[in-house]
Amino acid sequence: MAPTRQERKESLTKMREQQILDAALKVFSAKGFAEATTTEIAQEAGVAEGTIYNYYQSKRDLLVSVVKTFVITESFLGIFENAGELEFPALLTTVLNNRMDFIGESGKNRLLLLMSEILRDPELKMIYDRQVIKPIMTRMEKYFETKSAKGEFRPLQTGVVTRALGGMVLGLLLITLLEGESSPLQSVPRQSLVAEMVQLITEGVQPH
Amino acid sequence: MAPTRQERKESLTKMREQQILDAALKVFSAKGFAEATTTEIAQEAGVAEGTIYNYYQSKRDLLVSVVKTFVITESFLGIFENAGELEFPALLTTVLNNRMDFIGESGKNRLLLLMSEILRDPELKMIYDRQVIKPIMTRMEKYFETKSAKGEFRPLQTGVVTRALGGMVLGLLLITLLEGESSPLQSVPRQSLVAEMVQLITEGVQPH
Amino acid sequence: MAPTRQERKESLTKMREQQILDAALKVFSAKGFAEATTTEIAQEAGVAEGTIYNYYQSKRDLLVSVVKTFVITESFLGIFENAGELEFPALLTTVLNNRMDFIGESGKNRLLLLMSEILRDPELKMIYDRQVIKPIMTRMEKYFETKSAKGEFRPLQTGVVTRALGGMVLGLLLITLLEGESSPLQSVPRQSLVAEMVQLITEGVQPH
Amino acid sequence: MAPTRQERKESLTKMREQQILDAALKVFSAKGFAEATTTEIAQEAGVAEGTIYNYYQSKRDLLVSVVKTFVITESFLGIFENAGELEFPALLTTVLNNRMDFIGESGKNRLLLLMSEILRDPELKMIYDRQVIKPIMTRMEKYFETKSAKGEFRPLQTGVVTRALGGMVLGLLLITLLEGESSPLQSVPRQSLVAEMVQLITEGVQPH
DNA sequence: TATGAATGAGCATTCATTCAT
DNA sequence: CATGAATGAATGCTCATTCAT
Repeated sequence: MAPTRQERKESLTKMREQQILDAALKVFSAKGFAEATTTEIAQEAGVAEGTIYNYYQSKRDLLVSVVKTFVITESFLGIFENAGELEFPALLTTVLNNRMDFIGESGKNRLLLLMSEILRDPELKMIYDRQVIKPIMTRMEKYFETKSAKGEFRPLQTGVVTRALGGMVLGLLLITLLEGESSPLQSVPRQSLVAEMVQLITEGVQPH
Repeated sequence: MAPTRQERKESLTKMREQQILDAALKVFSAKGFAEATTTEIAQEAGVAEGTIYNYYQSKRDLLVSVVKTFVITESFLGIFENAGELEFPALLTTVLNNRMDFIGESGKNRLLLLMSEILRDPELKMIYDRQVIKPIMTRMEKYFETKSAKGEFRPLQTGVVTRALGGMVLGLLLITLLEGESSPLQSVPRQSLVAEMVQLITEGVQPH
Repeated sequence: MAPTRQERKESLTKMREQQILDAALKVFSAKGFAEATTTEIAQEAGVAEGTIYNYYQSKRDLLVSVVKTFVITESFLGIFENAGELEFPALLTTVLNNRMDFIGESGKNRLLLLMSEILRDPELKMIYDRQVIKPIMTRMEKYFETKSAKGEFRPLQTGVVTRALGGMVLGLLLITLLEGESSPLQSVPRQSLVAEMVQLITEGVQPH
Repeated sequence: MAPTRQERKESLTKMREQQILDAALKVFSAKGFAEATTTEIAQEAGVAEGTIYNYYQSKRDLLVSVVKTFVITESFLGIFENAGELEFPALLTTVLNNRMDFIGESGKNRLLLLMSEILRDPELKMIYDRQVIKPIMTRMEKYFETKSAKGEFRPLQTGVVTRALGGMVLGLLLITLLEGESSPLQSVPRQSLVAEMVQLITEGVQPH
């Protein structure tokens, strides 16, 4: 059935809301919250400045909404659903590649720049924790516990290990960004990088 | 000998400069660069707003100066100088404790909040890279190469491993901050946390 | 036909722009550029301070715009178009009266006060030269050349004479302003003043 | 007799006062009153900023003092003392040359830039009128009256003529400054310029 | 609902003036 | 008297938010 006028209108409205949100993400990421202007967001979204306020109460509200949409992609969490079927190194390789693709695709420092706003604000922190951190950590902890129980891993403090490993990915990214062009990692092929990390996590640094 | 009038004056001047720098660090950390106001920095420093401009050219210059003083503490780099005498686990334990003390003592998220400004600004990035990241990474890489060569470590891509390990510490901190009160790490004693990380880095997750 | 909504809006906008320009002229004239404040200009224009910046990029831009609108009135240049038909003394009388009316009507010292800003600033100087000085001088020179060629004037260095005569009007005004109330010219009727100047320019000071 | 300590001190003091005044004239001329800073004046004078306030009550007071020193040079007024002995054209030539030297030597626009400050301020206007304008005008009027009475000039409204001629010199200068490099007067030799003006004033523009 | 001009509070910065040494 | 650091009022300008159309 063809959409009614009512429906078409609603879908237009939804679209406009999304446009604004996308624009806000882009601008906040590039400049940070304080240095972003509503003027620029409006331009980026292709709407008038006033229109933003028909959808969002304030610039701050827009930021909160942006963070709220930062849900972990289903595809990522899905990896863990079928995790039992894969060997750990294979899984880890998949996860690391997935994360690096994610960072790559959505703009190198988008995530990290938003992070600074999040760290500064208790409300945002809570939202982000609930929507991103907790789901991932829970999934990972469960995975490690199972593996540990089966004897495929040595006994682990899963709380610590998950955060250490999650942190490793995040921190590696940060350091790379800080080093910029001069980072020696720039010349390491992705495959080689991932392989080394997998080995580090699996075996540590000690000799066989 | 008693300080001359000249000397006393100079020391007063130095003190005032330091006061302003300290105040700036505090306020920038709490609010971020853009949302920090010179009024607040002046109040925090206990001087008039105009006085700031007798010492620093601009608010931006103040930020640069703050970042410049973020040199890695000598004590930290010193650890690596005498590194040969310690077993790796003992060294690692020392390093981790040192880092956590550092974070603890200098204000929980001070470092991380400044980092967001640093990431956004090429000039600051360069300064921070040169003064903090590079020295640490160089020291660590040399250490790992030596160990590897002696056969105490398996063959490593030291560039990757150092950044992964450095990143782990940084990222762990980030995640903890994001989780806040609700983090399970809150209830893990420092000693236990460090021990687990040491083991993870040494042996990885695989069973013996 | 009645003006469309669009047109009405545009005319309102034009009006506001003009209001601001008028206010700026007034305030700049009274206080000079540096001592004029945007606050005062806004008040004078009856708009908010921010509104100024919807129309002009900066206070400086406002000054430039003010100077740009100082085009010589058409009526003045028109005098020279039909100059051939008048005897020189009659023409001169017309010109002098026109200039004195102009000064009188547009605020006594407006022109002169702006001139100080103009003299100080190369860009403004160029604008004013191109829009006011050059057109007048060109017209006058052409006029004198023609008259000279016809033998109605003695042979003249027209470049010098035009500027000397233009300068006479300007300088007379300046001196009068400096002398203020105490000037003996205050008690000379306009007609008499103009007549004397005409005779001076025509015959000089020598006896017949 | 050698100067006493007392005297030497006083002369030093006088010198310093003069230094400050000279510096102020220079800076005010170059930038205008409002845009000149006490810092710059102090630097120019080679004293500390605070020292200025030991000699002058305020920046404004400094401006007043600067204007007060703008007395007409004796040499100029002296010209008129012995005026009787010279033919008018010779005298006029002397005066014009003197004025143009004066302008040339003391910096092209020094006088004119100060004039804008003077025009804006009643107190300064009065001072300048009394010290510069009035003496010149009085002298000139007396001269013209005498000449007129003797029949060497036609009957003149001396008040008007003196101001018209004084204004001519001033205005010519102004126009030249406004035209800058592009002025045709740039290529007219001084002698020729003066000669033309003398003839204009003496005979006017009419043919013999 | 969409628009965009108007608003005015808020900020970084300047600079004349003061005053302790 | 000389100094120059400290002061803080004043200013140009920005930008989130409102609201008449």
